Amino acid sequence: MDEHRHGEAVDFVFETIRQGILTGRFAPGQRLVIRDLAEEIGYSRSTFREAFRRLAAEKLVSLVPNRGVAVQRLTPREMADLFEIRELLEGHAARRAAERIDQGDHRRRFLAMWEKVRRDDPADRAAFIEHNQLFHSTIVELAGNTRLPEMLGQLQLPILMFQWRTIMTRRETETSQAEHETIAKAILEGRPDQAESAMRRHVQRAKRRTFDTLAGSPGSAGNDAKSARPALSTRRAGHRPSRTAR
Amino acid sequence: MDEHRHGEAVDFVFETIRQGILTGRFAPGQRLVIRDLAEEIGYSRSTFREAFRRLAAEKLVSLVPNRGVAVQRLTPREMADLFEIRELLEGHAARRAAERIDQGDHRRRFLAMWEKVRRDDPADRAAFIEHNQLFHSTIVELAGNTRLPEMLGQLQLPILMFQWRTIMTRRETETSQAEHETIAKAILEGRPDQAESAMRRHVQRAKRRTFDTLAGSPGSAGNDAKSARPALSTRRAGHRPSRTAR
DNA sequence: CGGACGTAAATTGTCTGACAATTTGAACAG
DNA sequence: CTGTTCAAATTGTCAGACAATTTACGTCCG
Repeated sequence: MDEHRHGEAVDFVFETIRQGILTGRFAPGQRLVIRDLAEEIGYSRSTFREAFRRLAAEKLVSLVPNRGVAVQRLTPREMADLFEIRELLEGHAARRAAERIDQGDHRRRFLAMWEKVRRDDPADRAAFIEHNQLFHSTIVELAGNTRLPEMLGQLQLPILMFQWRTIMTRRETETSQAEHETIAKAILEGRPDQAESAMRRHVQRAKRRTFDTLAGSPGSAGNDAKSARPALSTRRAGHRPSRTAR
Repeated sequence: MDEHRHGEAVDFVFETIRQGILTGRFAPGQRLVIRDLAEEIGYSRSTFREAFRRLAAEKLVSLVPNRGVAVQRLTPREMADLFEIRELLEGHAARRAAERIDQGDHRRRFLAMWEKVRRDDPADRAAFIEHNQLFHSTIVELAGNTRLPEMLGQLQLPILMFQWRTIMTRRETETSQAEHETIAKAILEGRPDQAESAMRRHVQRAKRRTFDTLAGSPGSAGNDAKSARPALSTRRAGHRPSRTAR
């Protein structure tokens, strides 16, 4: 199952760790010990070091010299900054998508996506997450800028890192759905200004919701002064506990 | 002189290669053979591989499995996309800087920068480049978003990769200087809308100038169809020529 | 002469094991 | 308790080995 072509080991490890972070298997702040991971997953330390260099460049982990690697942990301030940029970029994407809706097969593609997404059961969590992803990525693609998808990818992932535990209430998914409808309408009608401002409001609301959830949860809120530092502690005992349970 | 603390080798190599790319020692499309560079600069292949992983993540080089590393080469389309994002981000930065000019020591810092930059001799090339950098980075810092400086850093560098050969005429530096004045004024007067639109026009002009220069130069323009592919050729002869002349 | 083909060389990608530098944990002393 | 000392764990770097893969080049055939 772990058979890969020559030259793809680093990519496989990169993707494995990345998934581990996004799914919550590795928690923010958790230290990642290379030798143990190499042993567990089955690639050499060199391979892991290369993968970690890339993960660090994409801000998914922090890599401090002589202290190793830990899953990146964001302060509320940094989260707010990420949302600010995301609002800007996605707002722009919505504007461009509206401007270009009648080029090529854009309208067809957008409608195909929208048909899948529009009538969702607000109770079906998994479908909502997947469709939400599809909705946003389609708009970003239709904006026609080659770099926008990658940039937003790098912005959204650390945010999801916090949100994977966020439980949206039914009322919130309904609100979100309604906002999607406003955005979709503006794009299909080719109204850039409306599309941009609707998208910006949508992202602002997501930001507020995230911070509200964060403030209400016990583990993550209120820790600005002290707990921002000790990201690289959490040492294991002497011999060899299971650490992260496979 | 190449003495570094334990744990900084990769960073040193990263910075060395990066400088080599930005100063033009390594040309876009040029292949970088790890074994030779390791021998020449004096670190092991493992160290170089890690450095290249990071360089690839920051889009300064391309890293194709089993074909190695080459300095990143941008199509005109990709350049335009970069300028589009830069316009958006820097425009936003100017807006935020204007909004926040009366917070903390912002006005003092901005004026300190502006005093250095305002009365420049349009003929002094080196001073212009340095001051231009200072002008833009100061505004981005005053915007107060922690991620904005890094993101713009990653956007500007590949652009400079093309511009290092761009020679600005005296008339162009004067125009640029005048635009800086408009932006500075809007920021100091705390007018976000004016600051943003002035900055956007400034970036648009830089984009146009870059493309004009590109179209006029023999080496880089007009090559969309064929020369976009053979980025990884340029093989050296059998034994060992100097390759890139130290 | 030109192109398909095959072989040899060069290069890449990965792994292993070694070692020094550095940090960390814990025992110890005051 | 607080600071010091020491041993263990971990990191960072390196050299060398090897298979996989690409690339260069010479050969053969039309």
